[in-house]
Amino acid sequence: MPLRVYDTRTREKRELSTLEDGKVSMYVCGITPYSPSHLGHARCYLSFDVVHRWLEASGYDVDYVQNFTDIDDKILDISDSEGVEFSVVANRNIDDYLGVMDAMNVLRADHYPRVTETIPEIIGMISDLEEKGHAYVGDDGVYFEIDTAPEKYGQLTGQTLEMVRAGAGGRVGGTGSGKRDHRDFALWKLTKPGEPSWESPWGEGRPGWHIECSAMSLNHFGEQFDIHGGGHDLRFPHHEAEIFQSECCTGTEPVVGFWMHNGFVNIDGEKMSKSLGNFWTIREAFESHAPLALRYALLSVPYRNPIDLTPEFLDEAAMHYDRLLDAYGNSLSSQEESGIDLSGASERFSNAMNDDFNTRSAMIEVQAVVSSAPGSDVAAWLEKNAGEVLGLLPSPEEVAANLAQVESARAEVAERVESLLDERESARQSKDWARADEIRDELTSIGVVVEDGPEGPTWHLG
RNA sequence: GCACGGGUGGCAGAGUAGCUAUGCAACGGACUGCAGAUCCGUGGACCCGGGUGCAAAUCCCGGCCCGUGCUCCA
Repeated sequence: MPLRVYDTRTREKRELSTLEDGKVSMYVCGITPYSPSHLGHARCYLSFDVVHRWLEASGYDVDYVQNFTDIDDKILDISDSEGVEFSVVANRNIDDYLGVMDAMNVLRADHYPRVTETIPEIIGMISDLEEKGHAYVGDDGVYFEIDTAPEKYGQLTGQTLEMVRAGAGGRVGGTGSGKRDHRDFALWKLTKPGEPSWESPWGEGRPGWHIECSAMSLNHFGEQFDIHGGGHDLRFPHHEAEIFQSECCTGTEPVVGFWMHNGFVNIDGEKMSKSLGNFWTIREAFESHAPLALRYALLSVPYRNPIDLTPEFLDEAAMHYDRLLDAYGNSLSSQEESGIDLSGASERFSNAMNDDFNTRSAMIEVQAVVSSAPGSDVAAWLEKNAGEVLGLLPSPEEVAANLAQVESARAEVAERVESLLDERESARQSKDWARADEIRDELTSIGVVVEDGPEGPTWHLG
């Protein structure tokens, strides 16, 4: 089954075709580092991490670019209030982002361009747009003029010029004072004294929000590239603005082969937002959930669907994750093959991933293998599919270290447990159930779970 | 208001025309002094109304409801 990818622009799943055989150029809109990363970021970059991993597992050479919008109004607000340079705020939050992504096994992109390091390219692109008559200078900045390319409107959202002209339900306001039309958008903002700014042909200023991605992708990939990803909310205006900028600048279309957008994160059925008080940063989530258990939860819904993170949903994911780790650990320490035919599971796993990266269906296959008998072949299967493709496994070294840690904790209490168990067995022999249960309660209180079986009792640390 | 996406068992969540989804929970059985774990098994769903088809959860039309977007947003 060939790999099919859903494209927001054409609203269909299509077989992936790339500009160059065997290679994929992929650009994903990165964060604006004005605050620590939240669960919405986790969902987005986890989704595209799986895209990245599956493309590579399928034999593609992937060139993955993700930007940092390291200059922006909110960053300036925060740096002002703290009395520090804007770069201090940006760097702090970029470090936080990379740290939490590493913890969740997100592979690094190949390049992380920053707006502040792309200024010459941005200015060059705006100059080209101005020369070609697509941009004009207003009194507070340079704007893209929508009416110079009306046919490009609504490619990702289906909205028409007239609809937005009508005024977005009366909620259009606060547009730049220099705009000719409220649908036009800023390419370059002239800055106020005291703000960070760069020299340009139009005066001291800084880039508008949309132009950076066009400049970076043009700079890195050229006039066209294969996949452009980002959150569902970025379709409009951000990604439609990119289409205007890139295609009007180069005259080549389409700039992007496949537009991919991930669905949003809800908390207990409500949109996650600071105002609702249900806003979780990733680090806050780590306090109650292991990073890879959180990864398990976030990948257990296909990337385009909204995901509702309820406590029950997260707990269920954590349980499955623990089972996966147990099964992997048992299989790793197994010297023999299970003898199970894993080819059906492999095929279904691949088919699921090839169907627009359906991680949900793929993980069902993982769950089936997890509940089968352990063996070295199972370990290899899990390592490849749950590990390399889905990124759900710690390294074999970490797993071995964890097993060793559990083993030593077990050894510490083993002598006492064994003697208590002996005592309990003799109580059970004489049908002194009260005494037997008393001993079991005592063991429970020191964290030992006793399980009676046909071969006598076994125990493990709860 | 307009656009896009969605409405599937107690819960989560796949599935785009015919064949058990799956997991958790529940229930029954085996095993057990009890509990737990394990194994076997069972029931239960396709928002509403029309249409097309031999056949519709799936395609078409209409309606209702929910989510998101509509110039800060992953």
